[in-house]
Parts: sequence; structure tokens; C-alpha cells
Amino acid sequence: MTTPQLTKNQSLVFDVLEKAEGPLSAYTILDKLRDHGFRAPLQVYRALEKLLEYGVVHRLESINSFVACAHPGDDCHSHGIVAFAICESCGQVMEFHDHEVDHRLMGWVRGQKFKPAKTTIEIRGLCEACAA
Amino acid sequence: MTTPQLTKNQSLVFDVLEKAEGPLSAYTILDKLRDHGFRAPLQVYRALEKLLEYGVVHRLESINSFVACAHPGDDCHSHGIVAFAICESCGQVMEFHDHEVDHRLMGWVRGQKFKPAKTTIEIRGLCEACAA
DNA sequence: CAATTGATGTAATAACATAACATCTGCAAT
DNA sequence: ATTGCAGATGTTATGTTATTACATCAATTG
Ligand SMILES: [Zn+2]
Ligand SMILES: [Zn+2]
Ligand SMILES: [Zn+2]
Ligand SMILES: [Zn+2]
Repeated sequence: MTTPQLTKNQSLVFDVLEKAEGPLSAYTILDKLRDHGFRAPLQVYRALEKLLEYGVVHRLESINSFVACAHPGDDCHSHGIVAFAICESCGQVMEFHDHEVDHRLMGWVRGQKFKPAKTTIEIRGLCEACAA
Repeated sequence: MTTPQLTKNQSLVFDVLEKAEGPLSAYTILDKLRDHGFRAPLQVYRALEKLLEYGVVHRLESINSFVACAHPGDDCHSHGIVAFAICESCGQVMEFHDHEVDHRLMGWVRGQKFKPAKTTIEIRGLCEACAA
């Protein structure tokens, strides 16, 4: 997926996520963009929808939040599942990609005749700094 | 984790989930239990909290729903991560456990000095019947 | 220009989850 | 038996996340 030119709202939302230290909820993004004219959640959700489609933002299902992709420019996501490690204390997110994990999971679903569409792997815990 | 005797509300919620064909949202469970005296979401969420703790119910983060464990009595969950395949058409859920996936993911987080607490693996797609 | 498409604005509502506080019930310590 | 405690429950209100519905606007194109 090649990323097209972002629209005004998409750029605003993306910039907020890029500058953030960790994942943000849609409503937190909305609050940060009130000064730029944002008034309603849909302005955020619509931008996020596109950014997710382009692969430049990820949704973290387990914490209902969104984060800018940590591999900018890279299209590693197009050939594999991404796993996230999410620090429950500071919010830091690490992205990880492992072909072997893909292979095992996809091997299993194929055995079950299951047609996978989207896979989520999220590990919540404590990062090195927060665990100390 | 050995499962203690369930309380009245816990039993009611668990029974609803066991009899269901697929995952249910907390509010769907609430509706199904109105005849049994349930009036408020908290009655459901409090029961679910315990059932999750006992490991007899799983939460599917990607669809905000809950499902009875498919491995009753088994304590396979105590020594490994469980992956779920969720059919987006009929709601059927399959549970899967793979040591190699665990090993790769846990090896990676250890390398990052990350302390994992809870891991989610959810594969959404279409089951054999629905994909046909 | 008219028609189409994609983006945006706004209000209202739906869906999911928790806070705060009162009450009740079973059980153990005195 | 009475008291005190812990866990479970009931109830109301509120907080948080996400979508529906409808109107408007801008760029493209035939
Ligand atoms: Zn990424
Ligand atoms: Zn941290
Ligand atoms: Zn299970
Ligand atoms: Zn199906």
C-alpha cells in the first residue's frame, strides 16, 4: 500500500500521533485538535480510518487506542503480522515482526480451513524502565 | 487456578455464555438475563470479572465480547498463550495453543527487557462454512 | 455546466465500561 | 449471641468509545 497525499484532517491527526509519546484514544486526539477546529469525534475517526488503511497508524485493540507506525516508510507490514508490546505504565509501544510466529499461526488457521483477514497480537506488560 | 463454586450471578452469566453459539457482548448477556432479575451492566461485568479470573471465560478484545472457554476443565491456559480465530460472519470462535508461538514472542520481549503480563492473539476472518 | 466522487461539518445516538454508594449475607472472633 | 468483616449484590449515575444520519463543500470529469 503506497500512501497517498494526506488531507488536512488526516495530516493533523497523524501529526498528533507522531508527536505523542505513546498511543492515544480518539477522544484524546480530538481534544488536542480543538484549537485546529476539530469539533466532533467523527473528524478523528474518519481520518484514522484512512490512516489505518494506509498502514501509517495502528489500532491497539486491547486499549482502544491508536499509535503511529514505528517503521515509517517501511512496508514490512505488507508481508507479515505485527506484534505490539505495550507498557501499561508509561504507554510506550514496541513493534515486532516475526515470520516464524506468522508461519505457525497461519499454518494452524489453514489447517482449520479458516480464512484469516486481520490478526492482532498485543502483549501488555511493563517496559524495562517501568519494571525497574 | 482452580475454579471455586460460582455464585448465583456468576452461574447465570456463565450459563448464558456456555449455551451461546459464539461470543456475546456484556449488554447482550444483560438482555438475556433480564428475566432472571438482572437490571444493570455492573451485574454482568462483575460476574465476568470473576469468570475471567477463574479462566473459564475469555475476553475477545478485538470485538468487545466474551466467550466460554472451549477447553473446559483443561488448565492448558495456565502454561501458555491462547490464540483465537474468530469468524466475522457467524461468530464461531476457535481456541488454539502453540508453544512455539509463545516461545518466539516471549523470547522477543525478554530481549527487550519487557515484562509481559497478558497477551492477546486474535485472528479475525471467515470460518470454513462461511468462506464457502 | 451537470454529475460524480471524496472530504468535511454537525448533531444525535448507540455501544461499551466504570464510579460511587447502599445493602445484604455468610462466617469467624470474641 | 453479638459484633465485625469480607464478599457479593443492587441501583443510579456517569464516563468513555464509536457510529448513524444528514447536510455541505471542493475537485474532477464528461
Ligand atoms: Zn507499524
Ligand atoms: Zn513503561
Ligand atoms: Zn480457553
Ligand atoms: Zn463462520
